[in-house]
Amino acid sequence: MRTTQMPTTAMSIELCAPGAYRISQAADLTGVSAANIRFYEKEKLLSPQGRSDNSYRFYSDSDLHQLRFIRLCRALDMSLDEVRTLLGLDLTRKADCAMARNALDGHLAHVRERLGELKALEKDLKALRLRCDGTGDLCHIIEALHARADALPARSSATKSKQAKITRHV
Amino acid sequence: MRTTQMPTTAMSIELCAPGAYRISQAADLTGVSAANIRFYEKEKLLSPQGRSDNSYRFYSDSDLHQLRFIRLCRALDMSLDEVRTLLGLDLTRKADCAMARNALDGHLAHVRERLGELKALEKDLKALRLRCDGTGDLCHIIEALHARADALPARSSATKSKQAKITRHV
DNA sequence: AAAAACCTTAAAGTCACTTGAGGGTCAACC
DNA sequence: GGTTGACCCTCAAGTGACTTTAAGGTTTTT
Repeated sequence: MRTTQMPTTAMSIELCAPGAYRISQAADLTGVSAANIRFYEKEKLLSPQGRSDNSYRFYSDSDLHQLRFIRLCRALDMSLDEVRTLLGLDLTRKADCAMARNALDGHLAHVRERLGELKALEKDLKALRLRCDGTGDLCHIIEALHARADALPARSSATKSKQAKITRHV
Repeated sequence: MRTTQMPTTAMSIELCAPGAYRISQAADLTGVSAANIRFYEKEKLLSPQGRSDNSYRFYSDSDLHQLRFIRLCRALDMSLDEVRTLLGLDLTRKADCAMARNALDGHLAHVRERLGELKALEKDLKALRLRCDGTGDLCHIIEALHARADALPARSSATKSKQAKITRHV
């Protein structure tokens, strides 16, 4: 049921050449959804090798590689801007290597900061959860939540860093 | 320079009563920005005690408490929907207590899942970073990124769970 | 009288996508 | 030849939790 639609007519013979995939095949082969691939094109992160007569996009093997590269970077939680930067780097240029190291260092710092926050958060939630087993007259969770709200400092102690934004699964 | 604008005319005497704060004061006292307070109002998470003649919002002490409560829940990384639920709970009702415990359990699971992902991520990034010190001919970071992109499985092994969404600082 | 410091609303922007509407293309079956 | 169904297209809007901007009103200070 997936092998229907394999074009066989003369018009589309070029589409059967090795390294010419249409969007749903590219999606299957890279794990990036078709809609997302179109989105990346709009964002200028990759452009398909070309279009066939019927205006269907088609993708080369190196397009697939680039999609996987993007997906990996996103899995490493980089922003599309960071990915754009990385995509433009040449691994034989010293300056580009320095940029890559910088990008990674910054990114690592950002991940570690968020990791610290999440650890504190888990501890907090666990403590809160342990306060209540449902047997008492009052719910100690709700109670504690209200009590703690009143004890909150007006401002957080941490200086306002750029917003943490970590959202993607692999 | 912050105590300017304290209303003193007869018209606004009620605004000077204890427990009547205008929006920027509420913001200062709770750590929630004025724009964000308006946003919460639009989202029906709280409505100000009232408006004065000039249509300025004003807030009671219990409004401030509610704002702090919302902020705490957000700091614990709950969605506004979860907060809405929690705000409606009565700590003397058994059923409500069960809901609070459920909400917390679900939330804790979600945080732990994300924590695991982030730890793996940090390890990955660290390993990648160690591959390159900028002295070689080729950038081993960029190189490794490309090599790893090609080795990516088309689909992730984990079953698609609801999207992790952890974004806020306290 | 003018400037500064507040307040108001409504709308648009952010990020990385996803979803939906409305329609075109292509191969296979009856 | 008509229909079904799996693909493909574009463009627009929706998501969450905000922030920012535009355009203006009010109050206090200089």
